[in-house]
Amino acid sequence: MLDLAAIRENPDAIREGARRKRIAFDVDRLLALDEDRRRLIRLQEEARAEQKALGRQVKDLQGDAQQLALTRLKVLKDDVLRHTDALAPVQAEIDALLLACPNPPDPDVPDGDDDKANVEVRRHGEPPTFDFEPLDHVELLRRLDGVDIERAGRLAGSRSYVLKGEAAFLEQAVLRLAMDVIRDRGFTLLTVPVVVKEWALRGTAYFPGAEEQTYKIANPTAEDEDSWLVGTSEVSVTALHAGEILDVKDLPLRYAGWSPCFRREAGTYGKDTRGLYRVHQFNKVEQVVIDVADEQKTLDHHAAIVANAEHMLQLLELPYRVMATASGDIGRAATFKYDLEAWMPSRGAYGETHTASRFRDYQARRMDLRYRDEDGRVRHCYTLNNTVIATPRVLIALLEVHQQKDGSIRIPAALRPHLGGREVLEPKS
RNA sequence: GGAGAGGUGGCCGAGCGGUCGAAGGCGCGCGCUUGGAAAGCGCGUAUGCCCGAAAGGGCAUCGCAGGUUCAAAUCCUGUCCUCUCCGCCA
Repeated sequence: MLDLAAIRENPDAIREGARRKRIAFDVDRLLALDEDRRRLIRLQEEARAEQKALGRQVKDLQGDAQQLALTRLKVLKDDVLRHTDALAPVQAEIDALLLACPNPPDPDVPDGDDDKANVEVRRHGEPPTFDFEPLDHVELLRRLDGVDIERAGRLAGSRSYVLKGEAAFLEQAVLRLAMDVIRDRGFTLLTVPVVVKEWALRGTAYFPGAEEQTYKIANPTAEDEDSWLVGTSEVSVTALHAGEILDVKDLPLRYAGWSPCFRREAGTYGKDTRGLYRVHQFNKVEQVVIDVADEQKTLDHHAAIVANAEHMLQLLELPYRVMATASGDIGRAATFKYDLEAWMPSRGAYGETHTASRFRDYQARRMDLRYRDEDGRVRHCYTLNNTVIATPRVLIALLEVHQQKDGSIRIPAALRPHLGGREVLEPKS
């Protein structure tokens, strides 16, 4: 969400931002509603001010004078009511528009319609060449006796999986390594709720928009808010301090959330159906930074969380590239987004494993996340986030890149301490 | 799941339906005092919105949402949350 007063002062920036993001947004409608809103507020407040002032006198008045006052007060009551009623739909539409209003992309966001316009920023490592016919991760896992997709499908439907034996330990090792790495980088690990109230999803700007991608937990008794399963712990972690006014001395907050993540993947039928690339439930360690509203600091944080993610991929000895997401692909909320993509031999391509976004105060405004600066001024925080590691998707790259001719998997050195020192996972068949 | 108690400012804690954004205390900030500190004294100390160049003025907010009333922190209803006891349980 953006500051309505700022939109009022510079509507062209919003128009241009929406245009670049290929998101239709009617700024003029919003401005017209804003005029209406302020007019009605003025009328309502004037009536209420008179009502309060006269009301205070009424008990000291006698007889006709009191009757006269009471008559006037009834009129004022109706006036207030009338203006309040008139204001409600105006405010409601403003609120809806503000939630939909796209955050203008930063100038360095590459212009383009979709992910085909994403721009490679840098590349690390070389995709491996094999002197044998490489297998894909599903086949590799089968040989390790490390996966059961058939029974998982029967149990939980498509896009489900069971990791088994050493493969399950491998997943845990990767997650544990990520937690260790991110702790070393000064982040505080949080295990957070994955069942959250709707406002947290609205606050992080997933809603409105991502409802169809999100599992809903209907509440059969209460009328107000259903709960939802988060698609990332970013939601829980970023919303943790919602509604608070933080002390600038406590900033920046560097959190790493670990959680399972749940995504319905509606509308992706037939896409990435094989293997562990696109699944309904996965595990992720996510880094979130909450800091003051300072452009340079947020750029520095962004560089740092990208570096953290790159460090992870390097520890896993995976070739990857960093992509700057095009304006039409970046989404409504972020002002800038990098995708990190690891090489996945079976795809013959890089596949997305990390997304590093910065939002300025877009999320913070939505969830009323603020801080008091050195001068005592209250301002909205700037937020950012990035993956540290997400499994099982990264296992695709890990297994396929490090496979050996006999179907065994070489374990990168950084993982070995979390796998009892093992250097290789041997196939069972 | 059953029974009960409670939700007021950064914290504790008052609050006859009107003059209550809210006593008092603590904490915090500034000043006085002091060789320095403590104590003491004085002043200040919520957020949002509207009008205004500003100074300043106004409106709202006492978990949340409704209702009664000219007027609600105060009365009524619902709801959420917290706590205590019983039961059940990973």
